[in-house]
Amino acid sequence: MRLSKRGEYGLRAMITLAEPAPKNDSPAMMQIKEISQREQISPKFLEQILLTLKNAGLLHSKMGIGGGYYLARPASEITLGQIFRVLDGPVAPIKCVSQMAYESCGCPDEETCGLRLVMGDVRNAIADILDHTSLSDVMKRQDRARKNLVIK
Amino acid sequence: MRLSKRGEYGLRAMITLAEPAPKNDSPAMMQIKEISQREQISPKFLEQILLTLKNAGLLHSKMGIGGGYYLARPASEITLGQIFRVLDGPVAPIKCVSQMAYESCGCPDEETCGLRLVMGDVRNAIADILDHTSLSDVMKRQDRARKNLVIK
DNA sequence: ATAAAAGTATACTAAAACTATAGACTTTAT
DNA sequence: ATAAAGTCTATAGTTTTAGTATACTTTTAT
Repeated sequence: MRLSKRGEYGLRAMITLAEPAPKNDSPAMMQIKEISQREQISPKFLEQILLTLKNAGLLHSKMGIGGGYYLARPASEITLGQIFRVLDGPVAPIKCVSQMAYESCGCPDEETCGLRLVMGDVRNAIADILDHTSLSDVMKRQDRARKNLVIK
Repeated sequence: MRLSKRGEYGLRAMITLAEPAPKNDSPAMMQIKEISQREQISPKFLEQILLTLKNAGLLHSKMGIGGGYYLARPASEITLGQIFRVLDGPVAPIKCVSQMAYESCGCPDEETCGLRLVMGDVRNAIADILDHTSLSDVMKRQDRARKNLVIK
């Protein structure tokens, strides 16, 4: 059940972009180079990923000197599920339970196929988390985790 | 988050083997050929998969005429999680949240990494389902689904 | 106007993983 | 002895992944 590097890097980049700029509170505009250094990602590979995310409408960009990428919508309106699906495709472990990209898996009777019933649960469990976690939820969890560390 | 063919076929085969033989109620001993025909799987590929499952201790086999494979333990004591891990490896979407095969994912601080926190939830959700669903649970769900169809 | 910064777009490649096939060997019931 | 079954290992073909390379285009500071 592995997340691809493409998916991992894309999620990391989006989370990085959701972190407010140090001075003002608006979401940061950042350059590929900056993100790639911070997250240790090959800049050219990251470029592709950000472009894909841009074409999917999750990022906007500004060209030229002083340009960069920034979130297309507020962090609270972008979910990890949206990002994941753009980069790694459907969430479902098996095609016959996919909402996005259903395809028969060839079992004699889908309605009573035990594997399908269980994998449907798995799909729903994953989608529940990913579709109900926005980038701003991730920010909140990070903050909470940081505070816990301080208290300890 | 795709299940590999190897994993899919292995799970299907185990579910098939958990179905009680038509006459008596003990778990069936079945031959590769029989399973491969019923589930439409290349017999040679299935052979490898069953062998892997056997070496992992989930199946036993009998060689020679009248031989075949059968479950190593009662269906209630074999979970889908066990089968999955043998064939497809760890359940975790990202190495740094794996219980089986932990490895650092290289983020500066794992304790406060937002991606890691969320993916930990995903891992737990998947593992919860797979580790708490035994082959006999699958049988029960199939039966229930069949009854529902009849009622309709 | 122009040069430099930055994004856009495709094509390509090396390596790994996945799916499947082949063939020689071992065991067992009859 | 032999045929039916599983065992084991190698390998071939395909697909996916991760990353590079290259050649644009757009924007903006000067």
